[in-house]
Amino acid sequence: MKDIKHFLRQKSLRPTKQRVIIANYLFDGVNKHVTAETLSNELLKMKAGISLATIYNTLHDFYEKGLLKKLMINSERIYFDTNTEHHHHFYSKKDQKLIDINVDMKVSGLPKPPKNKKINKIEVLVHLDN
Amino acid sequence: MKDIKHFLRQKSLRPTKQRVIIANYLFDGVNKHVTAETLSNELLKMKAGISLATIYNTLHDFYEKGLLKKLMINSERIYFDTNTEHHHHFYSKKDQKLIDINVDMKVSGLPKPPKNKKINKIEVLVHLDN
DNA sequence: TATCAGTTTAGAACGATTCTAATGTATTGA
DNA sequence: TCAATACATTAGAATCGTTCTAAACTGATA
Ligand SMILES: [Mn+2]
Ligand SMILES: [Mn+2]
Ligand SMILES: [Zn+2]
Ligand SMILES: [Zn+2]
Repeated sequence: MKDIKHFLRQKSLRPTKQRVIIANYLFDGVNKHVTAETLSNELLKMKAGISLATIYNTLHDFYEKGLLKKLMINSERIYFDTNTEHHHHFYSKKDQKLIDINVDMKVSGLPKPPKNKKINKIEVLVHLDN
Repeated sequence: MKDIKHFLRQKSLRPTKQRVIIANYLFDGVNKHVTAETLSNELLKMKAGISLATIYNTLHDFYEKGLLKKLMINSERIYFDTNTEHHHHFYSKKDQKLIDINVDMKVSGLPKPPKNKKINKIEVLVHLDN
């Protein structure tokens, strides 16, 4: 609580009531993949009625400060990942769930990128069946 | 023209004027990545004023028949790929462009999938910088 | 404590996609 | 050949996740 406020201030984010609640939930030590909707549902469960606008604002503010990573997995919603290290994912479309792959994976046989283009990062998405 | 009609009939798709125009454009031998919007623009260039509703219907009909693959690259739009073989992509966010990677790539160091889950397919997306 | 920049919020706006229901057309079989 | 009909096209409305707006509120600072 006290240290979450400090943590937010360090990132030049005012520790408002809403941001403290959201940061406490997101950065509790367990990596999470949330959407605005799943986060809103979690907050409602813990009786924190925070408006959707604030949830979107806060996710983007945290993203801007490097506290979250954005994942573009499908065209239906944006996922935010509390694991900001470079890593890969298992994805179950059926469960709409992502699972981190933190081990080192190597992609071999990659062709040269097109002229004047540089590789930024390689993302591996492992689709699960069931 | 004649053989596109035949091609559509083989897939149980009535060769209507609009479907023939769209199929001729998409399956001209050059693999393409289109969105409803980019396809609409191309059709306008060739003076074919086909309604957006028909473009969406046709893309989905072709997808249902296995003539197109759907790519979920970002949360802004759905891409359809005329290359229906399993393959990977370079992606330039700046250009909003996809480039096929058709060579065999291998991903090593992949961990076991979670209990009761089976790997369906592995997708590698190589993000380009500029 | 007063000030004020930054924040929250409800609700409107937006944009990609899907739906609706009226109109049009490819197919077919008499 | 040509109606009958099943399927396709279309404009515009609806939907839904997300962003914007502008008014009310609040944390930081002096
Ligand atoms: Mn989730
Ligand atoms: Mn394209
Ligand atoms: Zn992750
Ligand atoms: Zn492709």
